[in-house]
Amino acid sequence: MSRRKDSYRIIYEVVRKIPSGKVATYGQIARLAGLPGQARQVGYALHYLPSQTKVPWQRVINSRGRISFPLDSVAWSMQKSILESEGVQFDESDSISLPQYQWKS
DNA sequence: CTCGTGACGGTAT
DNA sequence: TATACCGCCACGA
Repeated sequence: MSRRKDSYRIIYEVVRKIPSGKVATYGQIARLAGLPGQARQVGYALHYLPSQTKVPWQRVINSRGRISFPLDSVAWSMQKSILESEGVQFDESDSISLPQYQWKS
């Protein structure tokens, strides 16, 4: 239980640093949170967020530059619309282009 | 304690 | 590009 308190809290802090109009991948967040190779835990941490959170969970996407929800889900369309309202642009494949990542080599 | 699950990622085929 | 595997690990049954 305290395990969740420690690592999840750091994950939330890192996610909150992603500026509006930009996105980051689960893997990038994991590394910045000191949990390299544990991208799944980032997704798990976000899954546990309450609905009225200040953490910008919508700015976290997968390594393929796409939203990690089924294409036909409500969650998917909701995340996409929020990102678009923040200025994030999607291409015809519903993926986000490189320049919009805050951290990318 | 064991097992299945999952908002992931990298590599192989 | 698409699938299949495997590594990763907190959680809950």
